[in-house]
Amino acid sequence: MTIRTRFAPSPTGYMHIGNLRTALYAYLVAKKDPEGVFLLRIEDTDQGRLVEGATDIIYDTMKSCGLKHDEGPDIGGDYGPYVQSERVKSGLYLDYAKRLIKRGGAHYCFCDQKVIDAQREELAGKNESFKYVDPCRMLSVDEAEKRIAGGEKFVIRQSIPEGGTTSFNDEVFGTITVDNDTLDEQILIKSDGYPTYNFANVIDDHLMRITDVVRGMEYLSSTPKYNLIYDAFGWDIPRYIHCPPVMKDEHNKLSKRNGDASFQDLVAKGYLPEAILNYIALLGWAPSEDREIYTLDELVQAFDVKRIGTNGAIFDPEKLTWLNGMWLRGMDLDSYTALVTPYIDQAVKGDFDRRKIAAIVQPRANTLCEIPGMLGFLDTFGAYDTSLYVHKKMKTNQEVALESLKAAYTVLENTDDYSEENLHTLLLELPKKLGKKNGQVLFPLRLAITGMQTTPGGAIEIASILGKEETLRRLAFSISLLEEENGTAHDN
RNA sequence: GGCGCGUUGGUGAAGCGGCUUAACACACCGCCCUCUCAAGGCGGCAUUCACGGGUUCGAAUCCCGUACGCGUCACCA
Repeated sequence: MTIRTRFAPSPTGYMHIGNLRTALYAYLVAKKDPEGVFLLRIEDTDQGRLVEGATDIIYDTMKSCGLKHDEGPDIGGDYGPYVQSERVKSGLYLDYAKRLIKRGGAHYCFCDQKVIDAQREELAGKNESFKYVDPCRMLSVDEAEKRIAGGEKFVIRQSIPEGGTTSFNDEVFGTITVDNDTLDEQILIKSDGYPTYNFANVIDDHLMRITDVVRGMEYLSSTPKYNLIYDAFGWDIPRYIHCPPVMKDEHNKLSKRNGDASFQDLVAKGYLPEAILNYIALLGWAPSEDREIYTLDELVQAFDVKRIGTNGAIFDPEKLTWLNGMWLRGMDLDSYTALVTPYIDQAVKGDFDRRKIAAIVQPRANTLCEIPGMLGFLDTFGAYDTSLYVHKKMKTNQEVALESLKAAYTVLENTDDYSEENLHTLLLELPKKLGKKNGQVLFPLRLAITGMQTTPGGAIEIASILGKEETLRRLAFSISLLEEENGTAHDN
């Protein structure tokens, strides 16, 4: 049978990481089957919680991640509409609820919410467990319908069998059994005529021929209730794949309320969608091979529901950062340059070769946003503390530096070819000639043309970026800086 | 409180009764490479799998209990 999965978010805000991971797993489960279908359904039955623009965020996020759905509100499909509020209009849920009543799986209820709430609170105060025993269950359908005809407000509640147990199998948690007595008679149709999530979900999953239900494990406890509904209708029960939560720390899930990063926040911070997806795939799932870098397509191949873990995984920004760096480093230089140029431009106004700049930055940047901060020295150069020339490991100090710089100046003045290759051959001859170590020449040179203790790239790469004129200008400045100090020292 | 689920290092995790004196990766710490910083290479980092019992010749792996954590018990999804 063709696998069909769905991602069914409610448009109540932004896309958080846990949500996105659920979408990813649902996608992977479907695409594992070459014929598999992954669909998007918008669950907006809570009219009070709708947030403007939230559906667009869902579309945008899925699109930038490459989680392409085969059916959905925007592209249609054979089982639409794919927005629940539109489905409500056809009266579909109410019809099914009535059918369920006929089959004994549900009943009308006229109880006052306030009365139930009061009861609940009272018992909560005594620390006793609450289970509402609905007197309306005893009402006959005829009687109930008469009251409805008389204009009375009503809801439809699920009827739970007395006694007995309900079991179900979950692909990741195994078989779970609960006593029916612990299940409450939840509302299926609200007094505004809308279905609750719990009901709409079952009806839609069935009508949309969903074979594998992928969702967060917070639904584990209500799954038996869903199965009772499936059974009452005589429908096939889907395969369940409940995923453990993505945590912020030991005790809290990632959530917007805590101000935790959303997918878009992470993108804004300079993470690649591919890397984010790759990382969250690894939160709660482990490949069978010893490997961590996966494209979406590779994940489809490698994914196996059996290897989803059972305990919540803490989101580790440090590891994401590392993984993002791996993705960045793995790119070919041309695509990398294209990607990174806007970030280079943030820090560099000068007319320097962006490709060369990209090349020195690529092995060093783990996120795009740290790039501008690395490049300030290209546009800015001025006086600096000459004590920077003292470097024990490089065996340099101001005097060694001055000697090296003067020699380097001559070499750099007498060539017009500032390609890295040429500078490399020329400048590496120098230490030999002077009887010095490479570091005694190149370290001071790098410092002399940047004025910075650390820079991405070395003297050769940077001189090549700066070009002849700017390199010589800075070098001359540094030489005079050192000479001046020497002079002062002698005067004393 | 009832019910359900979970517990391998700072983090993600492998492990499914003997091959484990517990893989791999992030982080951390060393060393190497090296013109700085990175990247890269190499090595170190849990005598131990929440705790207590039990089963077994043998347990991180199976069973029971305890503790702790999470989830759920909404006219939210």
